[in-house]
Amino acid sequence: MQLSEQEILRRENMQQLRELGIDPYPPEAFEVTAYAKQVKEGFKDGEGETPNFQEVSLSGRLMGSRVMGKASFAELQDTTGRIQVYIARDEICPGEDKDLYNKVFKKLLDIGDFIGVKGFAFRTRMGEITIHVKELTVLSKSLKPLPVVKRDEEGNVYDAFTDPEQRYRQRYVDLTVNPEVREVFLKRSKLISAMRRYFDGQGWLEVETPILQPIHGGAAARPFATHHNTLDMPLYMRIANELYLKRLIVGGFDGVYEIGKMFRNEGMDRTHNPEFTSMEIYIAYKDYNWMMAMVEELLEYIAKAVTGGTQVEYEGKMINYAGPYRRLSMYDSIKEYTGIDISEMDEAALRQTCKSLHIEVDSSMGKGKLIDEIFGEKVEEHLIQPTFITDYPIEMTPLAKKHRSVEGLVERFELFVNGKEIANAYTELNDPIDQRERFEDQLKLAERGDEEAMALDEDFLRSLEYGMPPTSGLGIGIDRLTMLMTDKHSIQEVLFFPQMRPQKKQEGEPGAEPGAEA
RNA sequence: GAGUCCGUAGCUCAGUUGGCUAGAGCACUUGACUUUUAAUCAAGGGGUCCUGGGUUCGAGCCCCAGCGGACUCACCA
Repeated sequence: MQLSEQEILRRENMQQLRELGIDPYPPEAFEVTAYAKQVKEGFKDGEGETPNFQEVSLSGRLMGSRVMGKASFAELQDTTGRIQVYIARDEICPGEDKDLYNKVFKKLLDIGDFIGVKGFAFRTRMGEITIHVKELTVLSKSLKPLPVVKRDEEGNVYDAFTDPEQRYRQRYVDLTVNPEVREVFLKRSKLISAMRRYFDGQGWLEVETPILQPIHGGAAARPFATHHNTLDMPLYMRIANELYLKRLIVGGFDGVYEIGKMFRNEGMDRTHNPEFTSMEIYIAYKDYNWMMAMVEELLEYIAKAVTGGTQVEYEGKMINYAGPYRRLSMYDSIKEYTGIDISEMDEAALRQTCKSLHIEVDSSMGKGKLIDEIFGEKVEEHLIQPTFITDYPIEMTPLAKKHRSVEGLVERFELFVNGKEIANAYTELNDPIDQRERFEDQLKLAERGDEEAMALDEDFLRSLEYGMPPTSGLGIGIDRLTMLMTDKHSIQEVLFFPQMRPQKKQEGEPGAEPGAEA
């Protein structure tokens, strides 16, 4: 592998450290007693106050230094942020031997190296809270130069590390030099933990169900197929976990939820990654009306936990997550945005309506799909504030219970925010006879050419025959919800490691894969 | 999958109608400097111009193909 000039220099610096008796990768733990943010926010040196943080120990990456002869300022970046450190030659080298300053600090340390410092906090003439270093320890040498992103006092960024490909492929670099990226993932983590906390507080049980499934049920999507050698059978990466969670309701749990990865072998773009995180929850003895109220409470709780408030800006629009949200039936929403009442139309009339609205259709589309097309084309984009769309045509929803009062509809809602679906819920179908018929209708759609039609799962039907209590279920796309809560407009920005094409191997560099050097 | 744009130093980017040895800032090296902060000052090193063909006296630039990426559109969450 061809090393750059700077990589060679860093290796030489590492060697010289060894020659000075300094292990560039010491095994000992380094005791940390304070963090950058903590010191910067908590330091007191006002009138009549005794300064605190007078004996602290911090560690982190060296992210820049300003050497002025016998004294220097450097930037130390730990997990909480950056703090300035002051290093004076005669402080860290009290004796005759000035090597630690003149050689180690000035020559052999590089940007990106992990160091530990012990000293005391003070305020410089310029007013910056700084650690006055008494002891300096090398903790880990960095052999590859990091991009150096500079910021001036107005917050302007120079030489930003912004290339999306490099940022996603080398997320560790992105996280090191772009502090705002780290914030997004902290929020993602807060979002998931808030959700979990909310569910656990209700007494619902977090469960795990199979990722490798013999039948890819519960949703309409193309799966990843794999093969189990010992059983010599095909297995599919799950596209949904719905049918397994319902089996657990059959088995007697009143509330179960799972937060986990789903896998769909479909296109990739700024809202789709082949694997994505979804939360599904099923609560016995509830219906979709109850579930809407729960979602309102949940999202308000999450918004507060993640952003501190219920108003969250997205793409310049202020989204209000405080409930209650507007509730609108699918037919009413279409009437509102097109002026057309489709509630009494048959398939031919719907097809004609699509034509008049300039919506492309094909012969494989049934009644439900046609309605979905109209909705997707004419309504979705208008649903900016959180809005529940309720009561979907039965054809497109084979796992939901028939509507209690309107023929041809099911008890389903989707929650739309900023024109995008972020939650989907039903009053679950628990009538095993009806469920079998619905699966059979799906098979007919499949024969007609609908590639997304759902497969029939005999074991699931068997479980329903034993009896499932009335139940409401809900699914939420965690990645998309994270996008909304962090004002990020592509899914890659909320996934640490979004799926990428394989990296082109460099010539003479068979170990281009990460980790191959180790 | 379709369209548009892009690929030059470790990073961010210039590079004219094709014309001398391919440039800048940061980073790096050497030197000066004991409260600086995008530190400053002086000097210096660093390039497979994505890859492979082609046109040409001559290609970073033009043509063809490929690889990789970004954006927009279509489908799934």
